[in-house]
Amino acid sequence: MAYSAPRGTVDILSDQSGKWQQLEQLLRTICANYNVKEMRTPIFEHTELFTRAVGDTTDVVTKEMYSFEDKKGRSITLRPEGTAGIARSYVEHKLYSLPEKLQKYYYMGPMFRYERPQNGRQRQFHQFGVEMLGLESPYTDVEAMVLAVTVVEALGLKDIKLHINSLGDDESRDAYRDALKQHFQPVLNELCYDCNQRFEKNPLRILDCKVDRDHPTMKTAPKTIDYLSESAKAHFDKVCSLLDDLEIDYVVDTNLVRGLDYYSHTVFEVISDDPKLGAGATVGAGGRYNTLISELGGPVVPGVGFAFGMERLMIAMGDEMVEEDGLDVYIMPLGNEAKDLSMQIITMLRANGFTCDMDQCDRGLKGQFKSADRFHAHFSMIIGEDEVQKEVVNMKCNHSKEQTIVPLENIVEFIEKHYEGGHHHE
RNA sequence: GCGGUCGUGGCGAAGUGGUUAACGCACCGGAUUGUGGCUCCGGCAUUCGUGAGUUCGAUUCUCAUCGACCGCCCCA
Repeated sequence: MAYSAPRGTVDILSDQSGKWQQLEQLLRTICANYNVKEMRTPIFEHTELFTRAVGDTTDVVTKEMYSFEDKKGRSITLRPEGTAGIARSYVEHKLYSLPEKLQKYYYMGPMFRYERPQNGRQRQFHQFGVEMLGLESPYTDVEAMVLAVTVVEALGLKDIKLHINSLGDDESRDAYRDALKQHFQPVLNELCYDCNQRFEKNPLRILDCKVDRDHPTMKTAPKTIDYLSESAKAHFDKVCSLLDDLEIDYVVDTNLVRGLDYYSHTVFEVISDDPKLGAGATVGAGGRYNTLISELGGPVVPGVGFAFGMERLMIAMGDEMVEEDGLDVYIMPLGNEAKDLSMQIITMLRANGFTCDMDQCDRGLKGQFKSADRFHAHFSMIIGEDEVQKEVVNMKCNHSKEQTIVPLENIVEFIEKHYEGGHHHE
């Protein structure tokens, strides 16, 4: 009976972890570049936080959360997204009273949703997200979007599109929602089962339907931007003109709506047509949320943010960027005395900051050389009976194939001297 | 949650109701008492995702279960 990882979870093995670190490092660098600071919040929160923040009619909350009671009977949920935790923390620590009115945070880490696994969709997955809290300015919306675009560009992702839309403020949303219901009411019986459900629950999502995509009423449906209030319209226009000024490519997608309840005004998606993901795959998405903080018990503080699915980024990245550093030295002992000596030497070398390893498998030289190649070792250090006897080692440079007999006390000096040419990376 | 395809060594991949489950890659050993390539030789699945059933006999047929992938739903 062998165990396997639970459905929808994966092990990130060491041959992939380098690529993950590369992605993480890139994201951290970009955030530093934008003066966005990291925030780390718990992986589980009170269930209540998500039902309030994400919306108690959303699919994420109603059927995808990993919720359980802890030993004290509290309802706890593994976070299905990152915004709620950041918002909670912002309120809890009264970060709105910091001298900088605009607080910019990023996070990355595992999220949990009980869904049917597919390529680029797991039950435990990772998101990188950014939240900018404190201002209602369209400049902030655009800063967030530019950061998102910077990410995909830095990763070298091709066939990327930025879709944007505005849902408007609460009044705009309500007016629009009513207009949509009026529009679809007469043709409800021609729409699919899901759309009939959506009609009651979340009419906005009808616009997203793949089944009824070609229904004539889709084209004639009212558009959110036609229902924007004066100020909401001005906000959206400013967002667009700022994007134009920065020469950021985008398309206004009037059917773009988001599934989480907290969004208002600007919403956007970064969509990839990379065949590895399947055409039209969303790799990142976000938008403005002006009522979330107050709904969580804080003051009225607006915010805007987005999240990327890191697994999806990884898939779109491909494998070409992975390269790993080799060892400085691979020690190849022949016999037990040589192994004892190798243990001494390798500990000494490591203490001196060299990356190295030694063979512990008691293999012949041939096999040990193969390992040295696999580890991309700069030097092979051969230690046999002769060397032990004479208190020397045989240093073979794996690039030049040149071999040098080096006394034990001169090993560090020898390596350093050899590296003076500039091979060493530290 | 619904529909579909599929699970054979570390990986890729044949195969059949009957005795030792091809082959390729990788790995290990030898030819080469201590030098990486090539070549040759040898080794490497008490077992065909798991469990049950049919059968004299199941990796093969049936059912269940678990998992992967694809479409839908939803989402990052």
